Amino acid sequence: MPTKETLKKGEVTRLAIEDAAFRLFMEHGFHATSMRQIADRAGLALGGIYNHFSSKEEIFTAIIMDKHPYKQILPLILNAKGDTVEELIHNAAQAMVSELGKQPDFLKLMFIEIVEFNGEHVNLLVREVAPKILPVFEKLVKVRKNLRPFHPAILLRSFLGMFFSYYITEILLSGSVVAKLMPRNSFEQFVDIYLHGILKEPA
Amino acid sequence: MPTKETLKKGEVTRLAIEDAAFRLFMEHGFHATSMRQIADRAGLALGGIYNHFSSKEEIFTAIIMDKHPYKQILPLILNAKGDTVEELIHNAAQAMVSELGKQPDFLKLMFIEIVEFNGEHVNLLVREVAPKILPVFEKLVKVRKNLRPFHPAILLRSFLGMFFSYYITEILLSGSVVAKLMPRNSFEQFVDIYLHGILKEPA
DNA sequence: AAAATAAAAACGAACGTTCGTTCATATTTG
DNA sequence: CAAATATGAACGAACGTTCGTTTTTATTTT
Repeated sequence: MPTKETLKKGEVTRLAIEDAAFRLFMEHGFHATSMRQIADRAGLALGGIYNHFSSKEEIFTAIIMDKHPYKQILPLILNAKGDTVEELIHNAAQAMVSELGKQPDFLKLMFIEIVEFNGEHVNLLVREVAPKILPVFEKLVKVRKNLRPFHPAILLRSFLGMFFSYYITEILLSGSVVAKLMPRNSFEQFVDIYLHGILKEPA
Repeated sequence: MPTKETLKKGEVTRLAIEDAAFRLFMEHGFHATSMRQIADRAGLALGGIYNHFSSKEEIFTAIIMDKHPYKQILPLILNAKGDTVEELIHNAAQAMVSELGKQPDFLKLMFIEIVEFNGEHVNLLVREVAPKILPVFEKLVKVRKNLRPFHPAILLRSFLGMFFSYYITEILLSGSVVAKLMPRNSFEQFVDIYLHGILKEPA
């Protein structure tokens, strides 16, 4: 009986290891996760890991490459539709959030990179991705009339920042008084503030 | 010859340990930093640390409490003046940014918290600080007429998020194409977007 | 001032544990 | 029946912490 994707046995355990390691890294970070924990959760013996990965760090590298959702997210932003800027930004943010929602931990992966590896891979990643997204905001500035005259780089950066800001405050404020007061649709309101600001009157 | 602040010898080494640990944590994170490294950089023997701290984690906790600039920042926000909401937010943000500028590493401290401690220590901090800042935004909602009807918690969270967003993208995008395009007064524009949004027309 | 004394701090070897990795061996797979 | 994979004991290194001891500091007594 072959697997539904006809994976070899080795591929299956390799993915099991990756998945177990990914979840453990999310919980405790890289250095606080042991190979024994990974082996346990992946359901194989300690030594068995080394039939599939030559070191602990190689597992992390594989995760960075495989689990990072930018390949799914990038086309969503590039293809976002909308007659008005509101619709466009809203749809792009919506698509991005729903994709991030499937893998919300990817941001934490970035933080692990920053904290435990000084962001070596992230810089490379950004340098690869940024030139692809930037034109979207440049076009936005040119085409849309009701957009205030911000530099495209600022628009991109604050767009990305909106997600980081949302996610970080989500973690940091969880369990606090602020979190208890937080309305349900709080991300919607983040997008709203990004679009319209907190003030009633325009500048 | 007494020290300029007449500190006891013990206080001096305690601070030396804290400072050495702080810098090492910034470089490698918490778990990848060893007590021996801390002792070396602080210039004392391994065992000596335990005359001042009862565990490695206690050093981290002390750092969170001592190095966190909220003690300097909180009064700046509480005392921010302004006849309009624009002025008020602008002045508060300005004061906060200039204070954060003096200790930019504190954000990395927050990342270590998120990655290696799941925000345990920060929760305590937030629970202490939030009840003090929240009323500022509650009052803002009540008193100022030109404010859109957001929940105070949302206003606070997106206000804080503005800084995280600014600094994270600063770190992540540094050296990239985006950074080269970035205007000088980019933080000013973050505040601007927070206040007025990216659109010309109001909702 | 000087000497005596108790408290604080510094020291570094040693402890028990856990770490990542290796290895000889057994089992499963194609 | 070879090749791939699984096993868990074993290895040396490194970890956080403890301990008995020595040295330094601060205070009190001469």
